[in-house]
Amino acid sequence: MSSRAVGRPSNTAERREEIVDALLSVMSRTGYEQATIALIAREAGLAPGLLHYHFQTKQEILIALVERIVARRDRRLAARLSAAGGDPRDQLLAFVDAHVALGDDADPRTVAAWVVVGAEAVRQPEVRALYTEAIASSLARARALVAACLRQEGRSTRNAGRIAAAIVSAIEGAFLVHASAPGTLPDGYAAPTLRRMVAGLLEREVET
Amino acid sequence: MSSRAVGRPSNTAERREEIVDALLSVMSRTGYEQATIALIAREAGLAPGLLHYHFQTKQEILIALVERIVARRDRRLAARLSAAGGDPRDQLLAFVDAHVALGDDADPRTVAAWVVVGAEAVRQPEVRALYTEAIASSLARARALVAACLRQEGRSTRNAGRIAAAIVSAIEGAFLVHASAPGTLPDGYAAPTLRRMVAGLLEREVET
Amino acid sequence: MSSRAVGRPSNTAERREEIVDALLSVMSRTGYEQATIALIAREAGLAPGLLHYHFQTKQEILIALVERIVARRDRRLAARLSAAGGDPRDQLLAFVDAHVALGDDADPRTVAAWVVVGAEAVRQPEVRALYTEAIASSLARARALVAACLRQEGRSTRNAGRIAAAIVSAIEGAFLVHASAPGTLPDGYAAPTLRRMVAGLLEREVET
Amino acid sequence: MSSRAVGRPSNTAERREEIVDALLSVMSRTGYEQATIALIAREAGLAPGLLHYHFQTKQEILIALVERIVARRDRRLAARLSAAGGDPRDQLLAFVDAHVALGDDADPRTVAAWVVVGAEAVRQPEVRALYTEAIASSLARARALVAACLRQEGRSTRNAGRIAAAIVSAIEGAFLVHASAPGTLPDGYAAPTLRRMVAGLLEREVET
DNA sequence: CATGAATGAGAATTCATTCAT
DNA sequence: CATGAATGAATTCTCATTCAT
Repeated sequence: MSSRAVGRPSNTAERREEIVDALLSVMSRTGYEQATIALIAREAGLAPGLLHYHFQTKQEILIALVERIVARRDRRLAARLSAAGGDPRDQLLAFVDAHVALGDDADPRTVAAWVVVGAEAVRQPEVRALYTEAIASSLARARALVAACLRQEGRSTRNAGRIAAAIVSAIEGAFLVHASAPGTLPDGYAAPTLRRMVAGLLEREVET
Repeated sequence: MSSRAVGRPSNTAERREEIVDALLSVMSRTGYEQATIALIAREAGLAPGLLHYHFQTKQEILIALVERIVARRDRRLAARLSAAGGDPRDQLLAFVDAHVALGDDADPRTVAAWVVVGAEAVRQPEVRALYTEAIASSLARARALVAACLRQEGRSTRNAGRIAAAIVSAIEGAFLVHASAPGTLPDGYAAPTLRRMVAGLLEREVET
Repeated sequence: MSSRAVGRPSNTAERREEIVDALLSVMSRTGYEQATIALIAREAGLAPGLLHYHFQTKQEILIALVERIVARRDRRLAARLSAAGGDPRDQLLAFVDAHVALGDDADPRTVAAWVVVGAEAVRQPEVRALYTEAIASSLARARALVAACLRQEGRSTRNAGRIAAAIVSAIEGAFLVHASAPGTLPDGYAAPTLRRMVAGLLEREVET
Repeated sequence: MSSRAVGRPSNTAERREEIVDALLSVMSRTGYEQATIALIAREAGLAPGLLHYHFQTKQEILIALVERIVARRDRRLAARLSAAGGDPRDQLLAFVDAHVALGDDADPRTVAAWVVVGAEAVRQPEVRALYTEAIASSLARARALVAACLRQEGRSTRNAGRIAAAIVSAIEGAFLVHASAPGTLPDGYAAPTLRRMVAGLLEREVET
């Protein structure tokens, strides 16, 4: 494909990955603004100028990072869902597990970075668009799974959206608290409790 | 007592409030870093230098803001709890309502600012300390209320901590999603759904 | 003299002294630039605004301080000279003693402040004028005393100026080293050694 | 060895020298505080931001300047001592000459800057450490040379320290007066008079 | 592709001075 | 006289971005 006669084979793809990964690391410690090009470059073991060869702007690196986090989450989710079998309830629990796998490939750096991304979404429209899309996607997926559960039990799906919102809120909230108020959540809290929460939300109507 | 030397009366208290309020406004739009002293001053209608007369550093304004948000939350919570009567279940629902009163005195500015504070907690130890304390306080309070509910029903309080964690996570997560992915959560989602979530979490044990 | 009918008796004189003294203290710790009006005011126990009631500018306080240091030095010198009796050699030694009385009213603060004044003289013409006048006065006085010694011994006064310059240089240099490189000069160095230096300088011609 | 990635060759060493030299020039006119980054940059013909690329802080430039002045003084001293031959008295006179060579490579800028450094030593611990080390080094060297002279004459070296202190004080004091009260010292004062002073200090004991 | 110097537009912060009370 | 808030210019330092090599 490349018209390059001989020359050096392009290493742009890997370089971009390295740079995005360096931003992830630095950002999880310093936030986005304080993640300077110089710091990111040092973290990646590259010269500062090189970052602007591979990315036009610093924001572009952030965008790439957000896309990568989302893509990995989607990939992980797909894997778990396909492994969970056909039962709707199991599928929903797989959804939860895929998100709260804090010790899996979603390392602490990513959790902290994700929280920082959330704050950047407050002010950067481009980031907000991606973030919103990611949340909306999660919500839609959760809603479908919740609806399937309800249908299976012959119940109305009227509340599926709200229940999905509760689930996604709790997941995102757990990330936030984990990163911003470390040590406050009980150990091993996430998976079992969220699972129970899901179960509870699916119980028969409660007078509210 | 020192009747000599009256001089100019101090207005520091009000000025500080004005400045903190200006930070709240600006920060909810621009994040913390982009909330420059110049912008905050303009928002407050003050000269930039004056901000550093009333606060040593910009971070000090942020600290004051966090303290104010927390204090107001505590005050609102106390009011609702005392109005809720003695039934444990009602108390717990009052706890939820006090937090998700997004349209009440917890305006959208505050919600967005709180999310930004969470991200700053990732990197600023002083902010993290306050944020962590606030979350820990909420968790402790929720745990006590959950435990009371469980005891009333003659059940074990073993899971009170985890249930409280789910409740607080969902509340904080709702704030986050509300501010960072606006429009994704169903309208009027918060109160009724979280109430249902609470009810669900308190249901009899589910195999997890 | 005052046309003031009753009112408060003016305390300007004392206030000015207090302010000048506060500058002395602060400056000996922080240098001139870092001796802010706020710091000086705090040191004096006064409100910042009051300093500009008693002095037009900050530099004016510095000028007053320099004048005070010089005046006190002159007063001390006069006292010692008149106490020294009529012998020229004794007079010259009294001159040295009056300057190096580091433990007397020339406290460490004053020594450090004097060094700072010297550096300010490099850039502030007004200060330089005063500083130069003070040094020139010392040199002239020293020269006269040296000349008297030489004449008494029936020797030429041709070198009186150079000898005086050596004496004054050594005195000022001792201040400088004392303040800027504390601990390097031998204890109790000043008086006896400078006395010996004077004696040496007055010895019969040495081939140089 | 890493033959790959040549890139732009570093010119940091020369740039740093230029910047240090610019500080020397500006500081000798304006003092340290008024030697702003902008002024230094203009003097060096560089963009202000570049100074902070090559030095972390303004103080770091000052430190580099002090080190350079001291290093040059040491080099000049070594050269003169080795040229002076083995006679102790000649060595001591070479010591004096090396310091007071005000017209040689120790230009007026350096003399004024050195006085300003002395004042900064009053308040900046890092500067004080370097300044003190420089003075202590001079004192130690002078003491050794004085002691050699005394021993040669079969006399006690008991007063070597004090005599050295007088010599160093007079030298530093001459710099101070030269820069801060220009025109007061007799022309051509330094070398011959200090030489005579040394001679005088080495004379046989005088009752003090 | 890669390096690292260079730029310049802000950023927070400081501070002498003014002035309303 | 005294107080302390207010101003605004100046200062150091930061940092994304550009570009010569």
